[in-house]
Amino acid sequence: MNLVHQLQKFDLFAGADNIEHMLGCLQAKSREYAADEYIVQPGEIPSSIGVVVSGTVWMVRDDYRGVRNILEVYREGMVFGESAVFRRDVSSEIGYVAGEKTIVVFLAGWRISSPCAKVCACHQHLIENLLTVLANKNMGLTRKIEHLSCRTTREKLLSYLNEQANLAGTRIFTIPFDRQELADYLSVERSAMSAELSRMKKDGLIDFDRSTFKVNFGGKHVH
Amino acid sequence: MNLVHQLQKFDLFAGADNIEHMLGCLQAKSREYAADEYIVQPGEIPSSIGVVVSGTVWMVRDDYRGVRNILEVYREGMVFGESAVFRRDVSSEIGYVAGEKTIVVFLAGWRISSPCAKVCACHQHLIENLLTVLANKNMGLTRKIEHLSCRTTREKLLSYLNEQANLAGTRIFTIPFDRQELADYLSVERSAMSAELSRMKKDGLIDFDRSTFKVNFGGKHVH
DNA sequence: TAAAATATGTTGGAAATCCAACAAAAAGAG
DNA sequence: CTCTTTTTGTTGGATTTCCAACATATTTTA
Repeated sequence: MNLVHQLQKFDLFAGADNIEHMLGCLQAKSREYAADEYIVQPGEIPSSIGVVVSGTVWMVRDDYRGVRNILEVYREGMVFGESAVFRRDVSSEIGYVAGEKTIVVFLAGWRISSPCAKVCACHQHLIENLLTVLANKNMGLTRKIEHLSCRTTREKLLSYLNEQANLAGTRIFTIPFDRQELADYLSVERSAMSAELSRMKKDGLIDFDRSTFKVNFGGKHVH
Repeated sequence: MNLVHQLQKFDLFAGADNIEHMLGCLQAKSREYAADEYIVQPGEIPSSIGVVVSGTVWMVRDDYRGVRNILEVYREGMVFGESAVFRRDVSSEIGYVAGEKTIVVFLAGWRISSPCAKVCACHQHLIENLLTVLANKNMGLTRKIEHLSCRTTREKLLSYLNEQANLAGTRIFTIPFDRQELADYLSVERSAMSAELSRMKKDGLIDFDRSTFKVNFGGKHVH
């Protein structure tokens, strides 16, 4: 596993000419996690930002009843935990969990606001890249809010599947969740969701087999 | 109204020594909007990012039935519409609406990724600030997702009111919504929410008069 | 102030979700 | 292959939300 080789594909390091130096500068540390292993325990405040090298990271909040909500999903090249770097993180019982076997690189020593002189040249570039990454993340969060703000399970599913179809660019695609995880992501009950999926299939709206779906509706956006 | 004077209070312009020059450089244009006026029509792709100088801006998505969802709220100093600057905005029928009499400054000509030589010095600073602004925005979105992922109206309300109490630093505080708007924000039905609020008051959990609330529950985080 | 318009609260039936328990199908282990 | 475990689908009753209609309270306008 050549870490540098993998990192240079990511938006965060786009245009970086000396990644190895940067990694040293940022006190980079990589670690591998097993599926379902906590990367950051709920409530724990991460001391550095994480970059997903491979695998999947979930931002989760487990209910007081143990009901899990998957707040967001981070994949290859995405950044998580960066908000802690920018002061007061009033966040609640949020944790980060590996959704599968996952490798994460942690970057500490950001010191973005430090005096100009001390900031090494590569930082500037990285900061611009981080901006793009954050903006994309923002869009992802906003889309998730769109899904959640749908009032019925069917609408939530349509909103989500439509997004996935658009991302894939095809009407046939595979989602990165099993049923329980999809329910956790959409904040609905699994069995009720399964029932709704069946009804939607019967209505000819969608077709599916396990995690592979086919949508039969609208060109771009369906409510 | 001295625009420069107001802008220099914002995080986005923190440490900027020549705001007037920057405004020219960024082709800044300010405009005032009346309450409920569209700033960006649904579906329209904003060509520049907006900074809220005063008032309130809502990111909204109106249902095909006309049911409005307030996806996010932007106040003084906050930035909106920046995602469009970073290429493909797959966004759907999202619009921006003035929640009250509101002044917005639009900044175009970002060209963040442009060749280093062309980027004037002030840009660099601004970019770092934008990073902070985006990270904060991210936190806001995440919190909203936390509210929406609650399964019952009561839990949604507790989650939201708890956040507001924490932000205010007191147990007595005024929320920036009337009932209909709060319902739109939490994606629930207004009258049902009113009923739930009454029940919560009866149960001694909260007290309220119009938009002023008093919460009687836990120190920091309540589910 | 009176009238109109808006905002908030209340109620009951229709619709949707949750929940628990179970059935069926698929995947994994020995 | 068989048995076990996990995942997915189905069903019915309890709970919750939605929805429409209306009552009350507050604000605005004339």
